Amino acid sequence: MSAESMNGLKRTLYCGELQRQHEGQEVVLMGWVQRRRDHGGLIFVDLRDRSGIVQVVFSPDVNQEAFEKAEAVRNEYVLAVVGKVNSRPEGTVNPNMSTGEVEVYAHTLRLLNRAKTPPFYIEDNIDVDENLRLRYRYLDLRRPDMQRSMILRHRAAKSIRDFLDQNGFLEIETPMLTKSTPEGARDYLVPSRVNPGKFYALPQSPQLFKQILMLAGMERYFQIVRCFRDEDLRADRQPEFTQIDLEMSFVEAEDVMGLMEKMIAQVCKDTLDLDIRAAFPRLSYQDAMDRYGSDKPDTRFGLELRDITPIAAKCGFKVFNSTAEAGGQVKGINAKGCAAFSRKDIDDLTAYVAVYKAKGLAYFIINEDGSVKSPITKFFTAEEVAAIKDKLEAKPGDLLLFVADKPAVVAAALGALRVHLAERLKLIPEGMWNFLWVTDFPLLEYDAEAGRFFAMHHPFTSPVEEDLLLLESDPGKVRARAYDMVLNGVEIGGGSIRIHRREVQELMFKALGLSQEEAREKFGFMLEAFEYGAPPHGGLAFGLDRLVMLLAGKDSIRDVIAFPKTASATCLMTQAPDVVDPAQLAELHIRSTATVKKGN
RNA sequence: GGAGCUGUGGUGUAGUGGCCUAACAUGCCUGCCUGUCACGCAGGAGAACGCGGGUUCGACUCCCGUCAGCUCCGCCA
Repeated sequence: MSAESMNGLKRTLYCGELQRQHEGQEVVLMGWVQRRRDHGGLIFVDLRDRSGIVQVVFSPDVNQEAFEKAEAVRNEYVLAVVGKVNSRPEGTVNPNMSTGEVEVYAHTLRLLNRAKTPPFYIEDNIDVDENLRLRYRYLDLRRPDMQRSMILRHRAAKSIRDFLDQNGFLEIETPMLTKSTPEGARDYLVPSRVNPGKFYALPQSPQLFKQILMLAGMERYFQIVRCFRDEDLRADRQPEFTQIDLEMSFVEAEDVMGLMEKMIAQVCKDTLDLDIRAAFPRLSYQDAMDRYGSDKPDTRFGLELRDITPIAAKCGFKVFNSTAEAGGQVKGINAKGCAAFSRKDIDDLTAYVAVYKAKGLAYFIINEDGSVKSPITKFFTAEEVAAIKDKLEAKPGDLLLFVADKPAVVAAALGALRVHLAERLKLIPEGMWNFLWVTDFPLLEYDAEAGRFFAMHHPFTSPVEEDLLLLESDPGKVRARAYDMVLNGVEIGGGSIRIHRREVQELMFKALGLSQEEAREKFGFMLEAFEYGAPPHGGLAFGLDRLVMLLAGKDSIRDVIAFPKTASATCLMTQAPDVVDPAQLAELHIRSTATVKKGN
């Protein structure tokens, strides 16, 4: 049987919509064959479309021709079915299907297309190599779970657009072919054919343009926009990703944060029917680092870091006291009830923190009688042990874990260990949505290797007014008017009040070690623009992929991006990137020197 | 740039030096079956074990390299 045309048939309903109320109706369904069950004299076909699945019955009693055609049907064949909706006979209702009370008695079947046997099942909870899923992404996307994710993503974007529109924001597009901005991520470059030797860069974010739009009097701007960064990938990082980018004029940090809380609450309502408290907790950067060892803390569980540096400084354990003396920190976390961890368990944890440069992991096992078992207790007085136990609120059966190092290493190691333990001990409650703001970031970070300061967010972030004078005398102390939104340990957005005065912007560039000439060359247009009446302004950018990932309960943004790239930034479906015709290169004034490795 | 994990019929796995002329499940093909919904029953086809090299009398199994996917560190203002 060869494929047929729709021949004027119009779909009347979606498969997943069929309910008892449609009983007796003649319907036209179109979709894919989920499964065929051939009982010889009776054939069942589960027909699937985006809305769901419904059972279609082919019987010679209804129509002999349709029945015979149905015998040739296979998985993923594309069908048009015309038939009558019937309630299922007594005892054949399927409570596991949303359409399980009805079925369609088909009198007409049109085979719209055949399909090869797919390389994996089109159903949820498959355990297939990601290689295959990505190579056959169009099949992967047919799975209900992926369709739900795409729908959720659409709803989130729609909710955001509606909210921002209602709040006076204009969606304005900014260029994709733009100028390379130094400092920050690597740019994706696009050669210019008409300007030999010159390159555009794909935007890492529309930062400069949205600020310029504020200068242009647009007042409130937003854009759901693709951004590009040529850096190595992670589960939550893709080379191209989508930002909800926005900017407002004549606002303070509080105005932006307040509005964004409302927007996120609206998105949660519109996508998951979730009511969240629209006044998110605030945490200073310093508190976040002190208590959680992270600037994007997951507050769904405890295991907070405790500082025992003062005790460690005086104790007899050389690793501790020398670290304290050298300006380092000794901090610990209390793994409640983990006293039974084996030597191997602790070795594994030690290896885990070693990745974050921690040189070791000291531990106290709190015995049932309250005494401490540890290879290092001999270096501590009874008072010191008691003080440490007190500081970590140790109870019998607990395991105390300590890292002594530079503050950054202690934070990274214990911050990661904290999350690792919480996952292992299953301390993270389901269904918790811990939104919070991290504020009071330092404006600048000193990079010892480069021997200079770098902007912690970006060079357009405004310093706190009172700290302005410190910019020249003690740059490390300057606070930024910046804020990050964090959800369950994931940074989903960040923003700031921007610099809008030329003198301040020049001071900032100077603090970053940019000469006047360099600043002018790279950001001259920006500095010039500031001179024509720049309003105070600020904004924020959300990572739409990350936000949707969390709303969808996924572990990777690949699962909420229709066509993601692999960890080596390739597309397994299209085989991008690929070599191009030498003629194309010549036209672009590019000579290839790379040796292209051939895959297997 | 670095580390770890994975790689066996279409798919998911088992197989840790000869028992493997590779097993199981599922899918696929054929036949039977008028109430299944992970339909059932019977039969059949289908992999030289990612690729290359080495060790060994002998390698899916050990070693080295390489490719691909994933995770993490660096990187991501």
